[in-house]
Amino acid sequence: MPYFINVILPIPLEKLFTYSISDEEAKFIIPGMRVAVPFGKSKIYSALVHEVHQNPPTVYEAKEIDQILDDSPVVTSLQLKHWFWIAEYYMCSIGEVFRTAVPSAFLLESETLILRNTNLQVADVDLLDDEFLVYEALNHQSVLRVHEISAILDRKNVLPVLNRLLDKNIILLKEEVYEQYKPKMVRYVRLGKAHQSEEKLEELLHSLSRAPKQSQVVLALFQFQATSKKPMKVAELETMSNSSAAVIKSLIDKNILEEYFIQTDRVVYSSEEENADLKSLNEYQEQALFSIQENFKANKPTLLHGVTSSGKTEVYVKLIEDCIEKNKQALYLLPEIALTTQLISRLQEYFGDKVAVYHSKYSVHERVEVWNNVLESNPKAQIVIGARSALFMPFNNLGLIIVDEEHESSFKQYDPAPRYHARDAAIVLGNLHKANILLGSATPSVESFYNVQTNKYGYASIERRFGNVLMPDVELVDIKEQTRKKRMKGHFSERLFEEIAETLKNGEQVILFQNRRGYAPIVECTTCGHAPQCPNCDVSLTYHQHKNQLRCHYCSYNMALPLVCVACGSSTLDTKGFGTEQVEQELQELFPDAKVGRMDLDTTRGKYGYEKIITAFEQQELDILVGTQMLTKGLDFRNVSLVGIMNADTLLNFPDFRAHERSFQLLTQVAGRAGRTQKRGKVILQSYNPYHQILKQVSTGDYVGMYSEQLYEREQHKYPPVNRIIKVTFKHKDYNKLNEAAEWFTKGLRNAFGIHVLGPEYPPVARIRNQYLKHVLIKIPTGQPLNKTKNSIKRIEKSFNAISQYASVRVIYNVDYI
DNA sequence: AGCACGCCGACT
DNA sequence: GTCGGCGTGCTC
Repeated sequence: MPYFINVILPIPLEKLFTYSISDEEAKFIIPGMRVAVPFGKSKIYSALVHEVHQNPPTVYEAKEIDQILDDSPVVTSLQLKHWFWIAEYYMCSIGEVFRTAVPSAFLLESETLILRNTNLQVADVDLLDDEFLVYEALNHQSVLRVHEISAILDRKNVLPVLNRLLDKNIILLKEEVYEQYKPKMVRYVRLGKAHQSEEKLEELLHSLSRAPKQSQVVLALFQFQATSKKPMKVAELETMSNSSAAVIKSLIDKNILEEYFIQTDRVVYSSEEENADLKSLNEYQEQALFSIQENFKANKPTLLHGVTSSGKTEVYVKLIEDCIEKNKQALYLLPEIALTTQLISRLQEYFGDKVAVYHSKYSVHERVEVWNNVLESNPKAQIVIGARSALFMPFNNLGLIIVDEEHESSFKQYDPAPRYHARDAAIVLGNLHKANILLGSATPSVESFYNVQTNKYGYASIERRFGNVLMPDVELVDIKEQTRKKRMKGHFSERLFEEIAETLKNGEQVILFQNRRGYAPIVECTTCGHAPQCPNCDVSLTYHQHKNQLRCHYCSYNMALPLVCVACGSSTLDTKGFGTEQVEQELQELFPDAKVGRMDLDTTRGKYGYEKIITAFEQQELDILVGTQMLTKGLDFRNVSLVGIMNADTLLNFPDFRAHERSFQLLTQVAGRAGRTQKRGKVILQSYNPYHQILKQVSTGDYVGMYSEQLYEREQHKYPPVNRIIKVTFKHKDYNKLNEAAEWFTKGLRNAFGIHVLGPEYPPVARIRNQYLKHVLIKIPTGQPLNKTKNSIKRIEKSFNAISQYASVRVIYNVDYI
């Protein structure tokens, strides 16, 4: 009986695919291993084995696999279970989950190589011009790649040419498969066997008397080996003996030195002070810890609600400590943006090299190493800190999951599928492992607090800041009135200006928050009212002063700032609104002596961009830091006593049912950056509408008030947490086709769900990268089975796709849309 | 998702 | 006349 495997391919297809394998292979292959398989006419993919069986497919002949890629499974069965849950719940294919879950180095790529057929002699006359060019190139270079041929012929589609050459037997094609991951090898040297004793060394040095550089190297190496058993890196020897690579190479060539390689970890931690003692918890932290542990005993996910700067991290550390004492793995999830060296180094102080970090700024190679360490339950990765994707690690013994800053919307993946919420997926993962789950936040999401109220989650709180530091004093400033009275200096009210001046005088630092980057979001001609728009998206271009550019924040389109209005030619261009760049500039004018830094997407690009700015601010090289919401997460600056919020209104006026909740969270978090040491911090909150309920709740720290009010609203309008929502997005470049298709689909949804369907509606930005968008929102009452609902939606989609005009309209599901 | 095949406009 | 645009359908 022949053997077959069902595999998961990293592509957005619902189905698993079946390949045939030999008996030998069948003995070896276990689910969770990767195999390379041919797919379609010319592609090779890495696929993940899901099942080995003996049921031959009936309607097609299974292809054979290309090769087996692993000696043992790289994915556990528990992981697969979790991934299937994600695919089902978030309405995407298992292949899409596979693709995002594993380090990209696990997914190999294949590339077509073009070789010359050496068995054949051709007369050049047989060839067309472009065929001849390729033939000529192959005479110089034996192997060519498709893109190289594109370059030679200066056109995109080279396949016809290649096919003709193939027919004429002039070229051969070969599929090259390569694994992206290669272990890092470090080159070491030792003295050759023949030269290791002291007498032999004398002889050797004598023979090298006319090569002083070389004998210097030998001597240095000999001295090192006499005192240390450690191997010697070539690079180290070079610096130590003050010589060059060439000198060492000639010694190796002469067999005086022997080179060898050792596989090395890419990820190394420089732990200066290991295992620092845990600060003892204060009574409030102790109490919180106690109630968390009580809830864990009852197997309840627990919400830790601790005000900003209350010392939640110490409680986490205590729980992690308990977890690793039981020899179990711990996972600590954070929003991407909060993964600063600040927190990581704090945890490394406590746990040394047991801590592994996993997030997108790590290279593909580093990620593979962390993955393997987790898979092997290596103590080096017993604690994993990471952004949402760390959830996909191959844990086999997970004891604790912490989701810090639980309310953060960046835990929900927005763009490529799977559009999963890491907090919710973490709870499912925790249940699979029977692990304890702790959600932490100073401003819990309405969802999580609702789950506490309905007794699904346990609850613990810390209401005092660490060291009994007072909560900052929040002062609301009415900038409408100030503008009327002409008391504003640019975008600074008198109060904010005074406070900044006072703070700087005291040698303390200031944080200013403006949730918009660039200089101004709109450039407008005051003569004709024309504002330059993005050619690809339905948005105005944002003015970035420092490059004197207009940029689109959706598609990165950019152009130089025109000198005159492109519509009417007059030179009366003016800006509307303001972003961080403008705040920075005004500050320079108002406080010429202060050093001002800016932190937003534009200044934190690159692997260390973020760290650089934070370190500069920490070490007080900067007096004032201006930034977007990046400032809010997990940063701890000792010397900041003033926080200014330039304008709270843009947040509050966001057209979304979560706008108020989000404003409360963001403003509270920013305010929390003020006064983290003994002195009480000050927050100046500027707004056109200072009597807004949310702003009042921020200023008094009234979380429960905010929660009850928001819950009431959500109950009235049937939004989460009392209902579930699925957002369906339609996307197409043809405006009319999109409208028709969206209407058709929505009609189907209305038939099934009646009044619980909203839309279709254009989003605020109705076209992005030349694709028009339309949204439909489906509200699903609690109690209505989710599976049935999703199946109905899928059924509607099926008949939708059967209509050929609509098939090209992309349908995107976002379950629990945030 | 890729990537082939297949059918119509604007250029060598 | 071809080249190449993209619309459509399939991949074990």
